[in-house]
Amino acid sequence: MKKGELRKQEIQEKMAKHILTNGLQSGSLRSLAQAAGTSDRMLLHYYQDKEELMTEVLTQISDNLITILEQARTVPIPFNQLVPHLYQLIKNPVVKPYIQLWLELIARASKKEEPYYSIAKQIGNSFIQYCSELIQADDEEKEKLAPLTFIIVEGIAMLDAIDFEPNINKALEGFSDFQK
Amino acid sequence: MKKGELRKQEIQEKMAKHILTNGLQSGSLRSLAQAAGTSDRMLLHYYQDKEELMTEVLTQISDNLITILEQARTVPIPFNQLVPHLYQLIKNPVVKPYIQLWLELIARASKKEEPYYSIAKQIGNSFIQYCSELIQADDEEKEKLAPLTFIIVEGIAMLDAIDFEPNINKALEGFSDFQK
DNA sequence: TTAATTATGTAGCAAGTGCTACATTTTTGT
DNA sequence: ACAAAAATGTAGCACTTGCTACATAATTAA
Repeated sequence: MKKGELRKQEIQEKMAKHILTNGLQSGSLRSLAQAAGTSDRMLLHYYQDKEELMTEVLTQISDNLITILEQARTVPIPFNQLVPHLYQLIKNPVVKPYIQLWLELIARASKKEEPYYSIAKQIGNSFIQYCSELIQADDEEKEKLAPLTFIIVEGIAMLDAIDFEPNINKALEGFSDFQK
Repeated sequence: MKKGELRKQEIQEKMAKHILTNGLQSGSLRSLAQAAGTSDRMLLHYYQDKEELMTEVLTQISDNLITILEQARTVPIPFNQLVPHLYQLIKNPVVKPYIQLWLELIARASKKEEPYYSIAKQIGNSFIQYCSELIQADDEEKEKLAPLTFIIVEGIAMLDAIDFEPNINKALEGFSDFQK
């Protein structure tokens, strides 16, 4: 039970990296196996089926993202500064692959496809929680501003996906105009 | 050239309906053919390949959406009223399938996958244009508020995909607080 | 009417999918 | 050292994918 668990962890990390780089679409057992230096046969030895595999891999990816976000944490800042700050964050090359994967996850989750739907909900909650911790405001306000932050950042991520940066910048101008 | 063109149009409409209901994932030639009451063989008779087919079908779907939006048009209203109005619109059962498809489109577009990337850009521009026409403001402000509206509505659509309505409503409260 | 064009059917290929059966080697606990 | 358990290899199945070859029937243009 020693060597096996370790090997599984190794393999899982490589699969997570591969999914993060190449997306859910290239997540067939065979290509995952190749990326992890093993065979599809072995993957189904470590995991009961593909759904279990994806659940564990995506959970790990999600945990990795949380770690990254924790490291990039600042002291709580006002809402109007938080949005541009998070925009910078999701443009960061380290974070960007996660956002791209998030878009894929949402697309599948919107059809209630498992395990994607459950995982997406979990990640969504984590991110709202994260926003909440970063906002400088009282609790009642946080409860409104955290989801609002999440919404705006997600919307920005979508525009970014189709290379609409000029529009994003215009929108951010409009956003800060509004704070007056 | 008479009967053929007509039949193609018929088939294309049925395919559009099918894609709208079942998403891009269920867009194999065989399932599209079945939905259209023909064979994959015939689809490749009318279209050079799958990419051409998808381009035409998605363009048609996009045109249909524009028509629906035009019919739901109001007189220009202020920005802070427009967002809730558009939220109601995307919850409309007629519109919702389009939004769901849009999420799928964005996921593929974010990888620059064709023809999805090009079509997504085109639809994105249409929607920003549509927002712009609905905002009651001067031109300079419109240029900022239209993309901002688009961002917020898209963000809301994503939360909606994972059934986060309570969070959406909280966010909208926060949003209207801000207008003061 | 005849010749050319267009429409449609039937079969199949090569590649990819998740997964399984059956075997053998390797590791582990005793 | 030995038996139980875990790891790994090799083949394959049944299915889906986009697409093609080869044929025949229907329509259109002359």
